Amino acid sequence: MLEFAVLGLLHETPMHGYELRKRLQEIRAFSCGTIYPTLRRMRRAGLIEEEPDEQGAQQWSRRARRVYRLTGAGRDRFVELVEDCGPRACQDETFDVRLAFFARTPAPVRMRILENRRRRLEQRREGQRAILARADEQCDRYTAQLHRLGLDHSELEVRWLDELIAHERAAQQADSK
Amino acid sequence: MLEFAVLGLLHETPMHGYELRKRLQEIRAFSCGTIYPTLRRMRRAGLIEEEPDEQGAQQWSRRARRVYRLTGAGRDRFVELVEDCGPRACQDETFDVRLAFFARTPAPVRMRILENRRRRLEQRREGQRAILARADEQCDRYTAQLHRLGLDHSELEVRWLDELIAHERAAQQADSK
DNA sequence: GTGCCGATATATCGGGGCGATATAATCCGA
DNA sequence: TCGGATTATATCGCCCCGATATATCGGCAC
Repeated sequence: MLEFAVLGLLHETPMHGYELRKRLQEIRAFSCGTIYPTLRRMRRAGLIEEEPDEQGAQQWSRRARRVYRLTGAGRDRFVELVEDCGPRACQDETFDVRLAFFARTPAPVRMRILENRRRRLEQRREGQRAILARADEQCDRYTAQLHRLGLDHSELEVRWLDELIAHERAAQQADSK
Repeated sequence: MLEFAVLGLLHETPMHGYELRKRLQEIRAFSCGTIYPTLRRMRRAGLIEEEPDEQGAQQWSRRARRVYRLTGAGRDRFVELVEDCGPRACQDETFDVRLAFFARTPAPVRMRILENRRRRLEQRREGQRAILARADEQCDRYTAQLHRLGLDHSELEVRWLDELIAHERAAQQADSK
């Protein structure tokens, strides 16, 4: 999913590794031990190209920086990934990155991702309710409290999703008129 | 931290890999691609020993199972780890495993872990508040909502921690009388 | 002026953990 | 009696993290 995030950021404008890292941290705190290898992998896969910093000819070329830009294949790959609304798109680790690029995701895909996410969370919530019901008898206080926290987290996110979905539906209806 | 969880479970009673897996899933969903290699590593490190299932001589020895039990070194290691209340003990990935064995954690260590966890969460919360303040102007709706969800999660957990800490303090005072 | 700190910038390494998959044996119901 | 679920162990490639190494530059203090 780091690949998706890089694709999305470079889709806006080319930039070098360090700037990429800073922008990525607004989305999720990827470590640099992840970013640079991924950048290389993507370069080898032909999704991005790199070139020495052109405007670095000016006084502030601190060090040899490389500017990364999307290739045509990279652009295609982003479009392909942004339209995926399968099970992967609503996993915990993926969902937040997907949401960060929702503005460039087609509305029907947005809707399906939100609904799939909701379904998944609902299942988890039911599982946690079942566990909690048993936990109050079987487990020690701490474990029971831990389960309660998990359930509260799930319920919070379901409510949050419902708000988003409602807003999304309203926007769809406004569009279709 | 899987190591810690395994140590904690085997501290109660010896058991074989599959039972270990089931018990672990009540704590956190470790994958089997993690568990068996860890078990081997721990065996090589002398923390656990394995032997063919003794009572498997009965009719239901489905397959060659190995029963794992703690060695003396393993017992020592658990005691050592259970008393750690440094920064590692209050990280996201670690904290829930630590809490699962709180009943066998000394009360002063419990208290420090809870307080360190609270401090860490408070910092995150402040960071998220700052981001959210900027996000409402700069980001699109979706990103801003994502940040709000993150903040809500943090605030939920801080409140939850405060409850636990208050309960812990009350228990301590009751003990010291 | 110089000497150090912090930010900029790129890169590697070891290791933990995940998900998929392989492989078997045994149990149970159709 | 056949097949699917459960019990049971193991391996593979991959993603990602955190620590660490290595430079360069700007700016501040002394």
